[in-house]
Amino acid sequence: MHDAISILRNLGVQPTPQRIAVIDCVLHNHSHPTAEQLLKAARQQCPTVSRATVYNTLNLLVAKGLIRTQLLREGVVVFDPNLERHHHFIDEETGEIHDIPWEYLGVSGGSNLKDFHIRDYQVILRGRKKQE
Amino acid sequence: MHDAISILRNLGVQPTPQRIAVIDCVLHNHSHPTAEQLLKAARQQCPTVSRATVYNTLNLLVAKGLIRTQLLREGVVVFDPNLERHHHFIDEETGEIHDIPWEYLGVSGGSNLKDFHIRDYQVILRGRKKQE
DNA sequence: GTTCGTGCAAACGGTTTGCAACAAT
DNA sequence: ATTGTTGCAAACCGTTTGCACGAAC
Repeated sequence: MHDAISILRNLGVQPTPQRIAVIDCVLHNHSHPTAEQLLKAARQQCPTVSRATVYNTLNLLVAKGLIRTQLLREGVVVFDPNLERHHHFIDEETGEIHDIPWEYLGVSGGSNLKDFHIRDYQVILRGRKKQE
Repeated sequence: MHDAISILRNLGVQPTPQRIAVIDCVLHNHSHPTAEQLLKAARQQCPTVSRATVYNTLNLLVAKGLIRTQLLREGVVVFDPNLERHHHFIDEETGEIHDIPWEYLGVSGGSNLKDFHIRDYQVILRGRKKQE
């Protein structure tokens, strides 16, 4: 049910090697990759993938709600296979983006926003990741 | 000290009509405009402004810390003259972006993020603005 | 043989850069 | 004369679209 072939069948499109490669890459990549990075990764698995197919497949997955795009880098769309609510930390030196579990942070004060109907929210943190 | 001419003198560049128009427009615009919107607005005041001058002037202001860019819309840079810490609400129907005062929201749980040195953060809310 | 999917290349929109003309000193 | 600034056009980058070829049914 979770493998690329089943996913593609469920979407009603043919499980071609190109699409399987794109799906394998994006579903297991939690580093918030760009389309270009996913093209490069997918070509390791299936060298004949074209840019158009990468974009088509990613946009299909987004439209069907299997992945999300996130506003985390200027001028590029980054893709996120993590559908659970979570926050993000952006390392200002490396540009790396880390998921922060939802329970780690609490946001209060929504009652101050009577004029707004809030459907969703997230915290975006910036700074440096400490070396461990 | 706050007028466009003084600002440009302080930046060490000549206060040309084109730059004055761009600065007037961006400093008084709290609707998170794009460069294209600012070009249009600046041309009302100085019809001979070119796109290049808009981008040059905006980038100069960003480099000097007089305005900021924000990651709030896909594929476009939006500019924000509000240098105080604040949060943002994005109306998912209209695309309008509203500033939320810093004190309206509280974020707790930073102690859960021992691996990160947090320099800044903000909450991004999404939903619909209620008609008043 | 009709449909679906592909890779390629061209087009597109936002941004940056190169450059020749021009204004300021 | 030298320097700084301009508008225009071309280049650029990420993304989308058009299209003819090829594979699947």
